[in-house]
Amino acid sequence: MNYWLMKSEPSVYSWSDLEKEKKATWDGVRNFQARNNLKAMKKDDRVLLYHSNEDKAIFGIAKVIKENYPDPGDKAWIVVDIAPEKKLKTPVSLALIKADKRLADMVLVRSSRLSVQPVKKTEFDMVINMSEGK
DNA sequence: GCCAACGTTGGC
DNA sequence: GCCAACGTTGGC
Repeated sequence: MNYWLMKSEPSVYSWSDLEKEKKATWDGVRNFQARNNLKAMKKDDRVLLYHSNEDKAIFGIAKVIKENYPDPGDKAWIVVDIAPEKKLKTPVSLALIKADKRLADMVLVRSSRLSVQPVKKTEFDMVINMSEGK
């Protein structure tokens, strides 16, 4: 299984929107590197949902329920479908992640603008631990 | 609100 | 194919 992190501005689409709707088509990705990451996602991969700008924190874990297919609105690009898996006990903020040297290599820290990014299992596990106050 | 970092566009 | 100009993202 692989792990990912996707960003969204909460005013546009938030974790609570996903919880409410039970499922989302992740569209609007218009960056080639992000597109390649979307393409590499497999069913049941886990995705950390990060709120950019206002919150700057990871709020929940989603899972991929449908692998990439053409964006119905723009066939040149692709989308995936995700569903909520688990809400984090407490959100894990960017500040907290940056404060931990072991997470210094996270793409979130190194390449903050990439909207769909891979996460290592060790990084994923650490984020979960942090959300539980460990 | 500012600005650094990065991606994209388009003239040459 | 290079690179300057421009636009966008997102942290601060």
